Amino acid sequence: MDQRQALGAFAALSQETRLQIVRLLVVAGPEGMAAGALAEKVEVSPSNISFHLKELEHSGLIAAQRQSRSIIYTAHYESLGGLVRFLMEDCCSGHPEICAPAAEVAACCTPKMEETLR
Amino acid sequence: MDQRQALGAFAALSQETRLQIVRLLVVAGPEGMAAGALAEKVEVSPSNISFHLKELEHSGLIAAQRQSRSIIYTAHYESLGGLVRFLMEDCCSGHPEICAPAAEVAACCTPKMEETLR
DNA sequence: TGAATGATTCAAGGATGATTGAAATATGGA
DNA sequence: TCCATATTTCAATCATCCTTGAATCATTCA
Repeated sequence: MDQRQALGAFAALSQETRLQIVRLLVVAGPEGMAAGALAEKVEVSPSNISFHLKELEHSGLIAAQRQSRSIIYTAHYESLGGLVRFLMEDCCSGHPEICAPAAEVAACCTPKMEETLR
Repeated sequence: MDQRQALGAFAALSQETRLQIVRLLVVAGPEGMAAGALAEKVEVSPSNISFHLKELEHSGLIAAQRQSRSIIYTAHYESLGGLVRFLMEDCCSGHPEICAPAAEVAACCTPKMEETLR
């Protein structure tokens, strides 16, 4: 993830509806969610969710694939991980004060680290 | 860092000039940089840098303090760390696929983790 | 006080982003 | 083929953000 992509990702996540969409898709996992289901959850019009989904897709944070009549959207884990990495490494130069809290979170969710730290 | 603050932080970082400012201030450390020095580095007008600095200050990512004639800006490490944490924990629900790359970065910059992982 | 320096504020503009509803596209089933 | 479903596209409007230059404020020093 380079600076250009990071700028686009930050812009994409700076809008409430879009942030909600990403959170829902991360929780939904690899199966993803259909545009209509997202629209219902987020409580916006089909037209509106389509606009924001296209915006997110263009930023690379989510991906789309047609499945019968529905279009299924999934979170693009690599990009999200890349954004976290960019923020810690490229933007913040790996400053311990900034990355320390991230290490705590990482320790709680990555199995390998649980072993070494607990 | 709650969602409202995160949205503001993402918006603040989605602009090239502002992202550059944050990067410069993180590298500058606790001593920070004066508005004029930042304007020179980033190559924008005093008026323009002032606009973006105010935007960043309002988002909580940087702080300002007058020192004689200059106004010194510093990166607010807590907020930046909070943003990384929000992205990993609140937004991405601690998904290993997303947090794993962050763990690598964290391992490289936090002294305690270097011992346990190398 | 008066001049110089460093920075902010203000107003005007142009550009970009968000929302809305109507129309269009694509798929699946009767 | 015809209809219903799922979603996107389009055009118009409104709001927000970015940029620019001139004017203003705060500080230091002669």
